Amino acid sequence: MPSRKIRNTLALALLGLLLERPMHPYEMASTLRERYKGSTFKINPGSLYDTVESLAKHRWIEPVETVREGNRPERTVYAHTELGRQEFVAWLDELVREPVTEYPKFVAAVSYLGALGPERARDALEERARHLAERIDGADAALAETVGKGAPRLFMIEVEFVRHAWQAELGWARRTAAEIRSGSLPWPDHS
Amino acid sequence: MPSRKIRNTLALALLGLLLERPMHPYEMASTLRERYKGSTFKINPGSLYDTVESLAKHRWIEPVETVREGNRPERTVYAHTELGRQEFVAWLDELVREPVTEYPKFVAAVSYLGALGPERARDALEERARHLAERIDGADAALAETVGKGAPRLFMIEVEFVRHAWQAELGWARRTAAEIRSGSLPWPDHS
DNA sequence: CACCGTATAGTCGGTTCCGACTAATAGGGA
DNA sequence: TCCCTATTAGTCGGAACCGACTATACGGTG
Repeated sequence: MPSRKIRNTLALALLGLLLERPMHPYEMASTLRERYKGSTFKINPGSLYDTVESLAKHRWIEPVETVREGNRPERTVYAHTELGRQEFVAWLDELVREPVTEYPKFVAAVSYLGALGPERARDALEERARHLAERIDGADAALAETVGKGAPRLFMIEVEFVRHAWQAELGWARRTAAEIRSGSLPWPDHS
Repeated sequence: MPSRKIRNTLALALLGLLLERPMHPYEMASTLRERYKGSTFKINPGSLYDTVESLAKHRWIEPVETVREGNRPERTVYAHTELGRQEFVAWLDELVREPVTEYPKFVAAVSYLGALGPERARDALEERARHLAERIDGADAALAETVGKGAPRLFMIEVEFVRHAWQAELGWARRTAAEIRSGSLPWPDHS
């Protein structure tokens, strides 16, 4: 029973937008891109239209009008349905309550870290740490800017979370690199 | 240039196994399941055979023999190629060095946390925290068991990493729930 | 020794996802 | 005015992914 019909989080994003006001697909995409700058949601023209269609098929959203400007093809404007609003909240609730197992690429790589050999592994981890530090600086800048504009913190809460996760990863990478260097993480023979 | 032909991390896992010794697809899957208990790599029969085929197409692995036992269908045993070994290490190196942006479901959900309202959001975060605590206990048990068997730490290094990440997420969830409760995370009007 | 659950081994059709490509218009400079 | 680029808006075919389903062998048990 926990398997909803739609699992793609882009659908969650689109539905969330339509709860604010009706839009046509392209507008949803550009609004998301502006708000989240490409992180948080992966927006790809192909997936966008597929997802909108899927949402419409399940009656979570529905077309409210098709407008035509000049010679451009018609744009279909969608709005959420009452069912859509309910599903949105229920889905959100579930996503927060139950951690789902995901498969980040870095975890896969770490599981074969041995194959890099100690020196190269240490070096690679240190490089990762530098990249992470940059991203954290970027997040801090974004957060500071938002606060500066007087926007509520809740508006950027996912950036706070991601920053926190990066900070943790940075700590792990640095500590592990140090352990490799000091020899406290022993390296078994590797072919 | 950073776009390798194969991106699926299951391919990384399979290649890693074949560096140890030749195997047929089903054996790769069961070995992975045994070692990682379903986390780290997502193993699905469909993807498995697709991925093996794709690896073979790119000459990272190649069939070395087809054996038949009884009336069962032939099993094709694969081994890595020299190209495969090189690509494996290069890919691994890259995965460790460069953090790639991924799109975890929880981040998507957090970005719409406002829509749950403060009480429900706090409650959901607290429930998540409990689930995370259980998973951390599970990881600790797995780590303790491995250490007990005298296996090298490096063998479970990805579990250490995941545990660390969960711990960080747990901290964030608890802290955020507390901030909602105390009012230090103000909740703007939500429709 | 017939029955049944479990392990072995894999197939196949459908859905989802992706990103290169198309095409029209608006705006700005030479 | 003409051209160039950026923005708007979306299409389409292929690649990846998924999981229900098939089918055989094997080890116990009543």
